[in-house]
Amino acid sequence: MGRSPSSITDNRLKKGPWTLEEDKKLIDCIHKHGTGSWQLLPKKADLNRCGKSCRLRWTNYLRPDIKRGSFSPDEEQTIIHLHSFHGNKWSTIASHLPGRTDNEIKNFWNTNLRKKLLRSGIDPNTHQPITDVNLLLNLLPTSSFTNLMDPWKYAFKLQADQVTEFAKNRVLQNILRVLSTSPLPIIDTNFLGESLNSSQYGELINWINPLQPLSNPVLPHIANIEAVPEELTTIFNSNETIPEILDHQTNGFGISKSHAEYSLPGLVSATTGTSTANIMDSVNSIHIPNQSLTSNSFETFGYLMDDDASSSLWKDIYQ
DNA sequence: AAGTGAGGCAACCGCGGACTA
DNA sequence: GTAGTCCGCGGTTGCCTCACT
Repeated sequence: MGRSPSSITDNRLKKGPWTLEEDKKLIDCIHKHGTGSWQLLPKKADLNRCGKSCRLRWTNYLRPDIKRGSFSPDEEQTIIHLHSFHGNKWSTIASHLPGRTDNEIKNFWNTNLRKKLLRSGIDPNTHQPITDVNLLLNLLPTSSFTNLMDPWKYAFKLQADQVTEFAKNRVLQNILRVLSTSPLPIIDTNFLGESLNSSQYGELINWINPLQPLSNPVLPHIANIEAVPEELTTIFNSNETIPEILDHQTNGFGISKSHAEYSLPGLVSATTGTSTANIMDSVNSIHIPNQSLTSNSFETFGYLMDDDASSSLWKDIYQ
């Protein structure tokens, strides 16, 4: 029947961080009397706290069986796996991780794992590859959009470290094209700002449409990832050339801005005749550090999208 | 060295279920 | 059947630390 009225109105009770003295009182009391009724515990322990506060302090911090320190890779994987089944049922997930509290797991998810999954192109809610183009665009570094605003300037000022970012963006665009197997995704271009006139916008579209060939093996590499939709895997198991595949799959890439509608043609072939089989051979030449036989899609894709770790790889990919 | 913003984490809030009188 | 109380849970807040400018 809802929350206890006393805990709402009683302003005399202390809130906020616990002192060492309070911790000691709480621990001593629980050692003597056990947890029993949390409502009565503050009186027994001579604490000016509500029972709820005592319970939280004990279960989330003072309990002797709590495991401290950072989460191990195994624990990370377990959390991700369990989250895919149970969603935000933190207490259920915590029950599978001895010594970890629901609060700790929840915080770890929100501050680390969630972002890690997003960076890897995985939707943390569904645990499937992100198909929302707007969301993917939002994941790109802000500087990318700054560069997009002035593609010509950008083209002439490419610095070594920018090449990495450029490569990521280009490949990501290509991924989006391949993934867009159905009705054209509409890109929310509000992020471009109001200053972009139609001429500049046309330039932007031309820039997004690759002038350079897709002559590297990143797409098949991604196709090895188990989380990629079945259609994509099927495509890369075929003997079609990449341009053919993209022409089939993209059939234009709808982008809307104001009242204007733009669409992109399929990727231009510059590696005519390059079959996916050839490309797959090239894939094997890419060395991803620390990739074991047990590496999963998350780790693989995570490596590709990780800013630091994959810098050289992305440069290689684009070159 | 000081200011500032982002990230991490402990603690709080408020809801709903279970239990009881 | 109803109302009061307690407990557990998920969401949110606010403080602290640290990196960056």
